[in-house]
Amino acid sequence: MSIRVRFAPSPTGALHIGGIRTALFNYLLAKKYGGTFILRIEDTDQTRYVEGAEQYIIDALKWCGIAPTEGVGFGDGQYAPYRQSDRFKQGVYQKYANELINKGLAYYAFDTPQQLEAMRTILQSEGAKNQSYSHATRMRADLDLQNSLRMSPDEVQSRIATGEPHVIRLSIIENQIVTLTDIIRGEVNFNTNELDDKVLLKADGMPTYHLANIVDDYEMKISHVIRGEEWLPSAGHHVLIYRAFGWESAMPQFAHLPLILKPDGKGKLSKRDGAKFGFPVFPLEWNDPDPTKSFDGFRSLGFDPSAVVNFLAMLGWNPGTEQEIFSLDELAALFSLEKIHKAGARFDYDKAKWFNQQYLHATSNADLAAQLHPLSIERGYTVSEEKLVHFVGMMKERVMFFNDFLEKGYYFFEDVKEYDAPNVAKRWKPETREKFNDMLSMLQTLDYTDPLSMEHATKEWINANGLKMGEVLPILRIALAGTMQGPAIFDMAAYFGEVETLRRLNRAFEAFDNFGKV
RNA sequence: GGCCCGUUCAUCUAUCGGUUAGGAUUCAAGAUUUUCAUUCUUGGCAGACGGGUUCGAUUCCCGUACGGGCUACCA
Repeated sequence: MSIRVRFAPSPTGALHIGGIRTALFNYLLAKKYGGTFILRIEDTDQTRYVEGAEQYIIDALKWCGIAPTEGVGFGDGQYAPYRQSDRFKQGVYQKYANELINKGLAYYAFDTPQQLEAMRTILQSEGAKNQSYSHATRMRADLDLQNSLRMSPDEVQSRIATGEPHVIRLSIIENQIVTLTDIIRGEVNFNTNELDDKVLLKADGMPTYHLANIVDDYEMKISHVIRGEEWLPSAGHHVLIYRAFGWESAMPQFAHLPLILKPDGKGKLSKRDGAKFGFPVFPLEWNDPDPTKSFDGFRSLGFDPSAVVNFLAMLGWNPGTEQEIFSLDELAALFSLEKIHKAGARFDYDKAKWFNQQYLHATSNADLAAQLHPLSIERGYTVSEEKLVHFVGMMKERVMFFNDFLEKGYYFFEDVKEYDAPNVAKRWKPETREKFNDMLSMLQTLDYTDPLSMEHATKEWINANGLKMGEVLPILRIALAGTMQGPAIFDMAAYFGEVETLRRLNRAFEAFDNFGKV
């Protein structure tokens, strides 16, 4: 049997990383077995449609390197269209809903929202276990539900003919056990008495998730449904819908993924948690006309997409070895649904950062320099790629994100903006000032292609002049970089060369002299 | 409330009845770097609880507790 999977998000806003992980697991299964991975857009709720969300989903999957083999934005395959609103226009869902009506497995319901509310109020006052539209309630005369089961065929026809708003509900049979075998969780049982008569077709004619999802999975010959655990409670309904259509033998296998939880474990990760906890929960940035609705993504923060994917893959799955760093190909080769964890996994931003650092360190200096070059030009720096390789070599171990290179290392390309005054003040004394002038002339005698010999010579000079390392070296560092942090002093000097190094020292010493005079 | 799912260090996890319960992240200490970071070494930290089954349970079963999800004409 060929593997056919789908990722079926709803374009209601930016896709967060939980969605990305679901897509990733689908991708990995398809990739492992040479199967098909479809992107299907489930835009059946017109009230929640968000402009740009579909494109965001497409861009996010591309950025992560887990592009589907076909689907919206990725080319039409055998079973296109892959957007449910387009399929709706073809009459796909109406046809199947009517089929169930004709089989007597679904019925029309004309109840208004107010009438449904009244029903719930009554049931609540009775102390009923649940207040749902179901086998137990749909026929009750005292509830006066407006469904076709309680009407003559003529009345039903006339109500429909006059355009009275109505839905189609699945008629669920009484007191049966429905069993679903989930790849991750094993057997899950539901008693149909607990299941409500789900709406299949809404009053606006659009299908609900339950109908559209199953119809499409069937028509697209999906072999495995890999989705979030939030769908497990309605999986019983889904089995019943397959059964109603007579498709049970073609029913896909299910794998309900554990949820990604908030860092504090209280609830599933949500879109607002990024702002709340101070870390990204989206792959890509989102620029909203309303700036308060805009946010950063892993991409805009400088994460390597491979690191993000690696991190997400390890949230709820691992191959059982002690290896943690995997390429996408390795993940695909090792992946199996059976090894997915049952329990939800908390989002751990520290671990995400660690993964990113691992990827950054593993990227060659030449590659990093090549990526940095256009950005440095953008900033107005005139620096060759060759020079950037040298720069990257010094800074690589000191940055967490790609974006940090030019942020933390800006002083390699322009003058120091601000000197670390407190640390200068501790060491910049009238009695040493003269010595520093001597040092300047000593520094003109050094070989700037050889940092090690420069260091030796300078240290020798320090000793010969009766100074301490701690009095001199930090001054040099701050003069070159402005800060106490950064690469080795003589590596920086070698990068700058003699002329620029001395220029910086002179400029800095002058500034240091003026520190107290403000 | 009802239904469904879950529960190994603070966090992500390994263990498919017999282990000094392993690794990673975070944290702490030390070494290196007279900066910072990297790297290395060391340390601390776990089977929710109560019953069974068994020669033997983290592992299997039941219960309790706790956590999560669902409970819409949203997905």
